[in-house]
Amino acid sequence: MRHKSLNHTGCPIARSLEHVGEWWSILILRDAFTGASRFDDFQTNLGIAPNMLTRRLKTLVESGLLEKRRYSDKPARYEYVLTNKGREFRPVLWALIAWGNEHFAPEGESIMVIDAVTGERAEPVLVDRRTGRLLQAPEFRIAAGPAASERMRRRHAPFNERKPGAQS
Amino acid sequence: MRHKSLNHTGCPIARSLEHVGEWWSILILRDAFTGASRFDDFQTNLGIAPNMLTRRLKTLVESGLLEKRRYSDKPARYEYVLTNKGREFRPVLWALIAWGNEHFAPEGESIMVIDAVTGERAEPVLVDRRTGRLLQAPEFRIAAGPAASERMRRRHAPFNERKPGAQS
DNA sequence: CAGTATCCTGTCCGATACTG
DNA sequence: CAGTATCGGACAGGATACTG
Repeated sequence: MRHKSLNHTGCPIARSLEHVGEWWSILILRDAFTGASRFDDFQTNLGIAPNMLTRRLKTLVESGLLEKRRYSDKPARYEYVLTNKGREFRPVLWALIAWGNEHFAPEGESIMVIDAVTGERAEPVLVDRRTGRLLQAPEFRIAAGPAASERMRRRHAPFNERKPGAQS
Repeated sequence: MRHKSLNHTGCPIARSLEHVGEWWSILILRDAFTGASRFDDFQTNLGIAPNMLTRRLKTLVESGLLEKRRYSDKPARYEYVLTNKGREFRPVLWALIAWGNEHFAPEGESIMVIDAVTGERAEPVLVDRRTGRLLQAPEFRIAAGPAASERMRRRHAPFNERKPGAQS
């Protein structure tokens, strides 16, 4: 959160939010995926105030999601490009698009994921990479992993039955 | 964002963030998925201040992600349960977990998605529901949909070649 | 073009105290 | 148990002016 940053150290969701939790961060990443890389790209695309853009770009660079790269020497100019870590945020973004389109688009879809060759609309769903099975409850659930805290372990039984009504 | 709520009306990501953009919102949803439903559940699990919890629950109910349901009459008691819209947020959450585990878990995974029956670890990936193909660039990309604004349409060609370097 | 420097407002959030 | 009420701090974000 803002100041305290409670020991959410246990949860990968909380930890992810430490890096992309601000509104602009995700929107900046979204733009980076569409090819934006320069300060001005982001600014005119997003309509963000320049000081905020500076701040958000800085935290994204510090988090290792963007890389600040010099692309000109005279004068010194920098661009911000997605790192590997940043690029792998794409599934989250696309899942968010799918969800938003499904539930918050009364007038139809404004942007969507399509096959780059055929142009056919894709319907993003989460599956297990190995088996290809649809990742949904109750077939799958959250469980405490090796590095779980005691508290986490208490909430997500490592592997045994859950209390009824609980759906991970 | 905070006050202005710029006309991000075009983008489903921005629109989604209007509803789950605050830190606590996502964390509350995460807890709701694990079975938390009462005020006290959320409060003790999250360590959130009661007034904030009230506010966040209220906005989540207003957004239609949680439903406030009376479960006792004398005295009046309410619980907060996921709606269908809220439940379908799960893929986003799980994608976020996968990403967080991959990139922000130096000491190993604290929580993870597993097969509820066998206990086997799942590896969440995004695919196209119909074809089962892995949803990644450059095979897939973002495109302007039917309800796209002119601005969106300019940025995401509805369906033709993109400028080189752009990866949706 | 790519930012930096100020100033300001809104509000997220925490802490605490109180109520039926 | 399930909140409401109030206070105060930190900071996200906006607006604007300025610089190499």
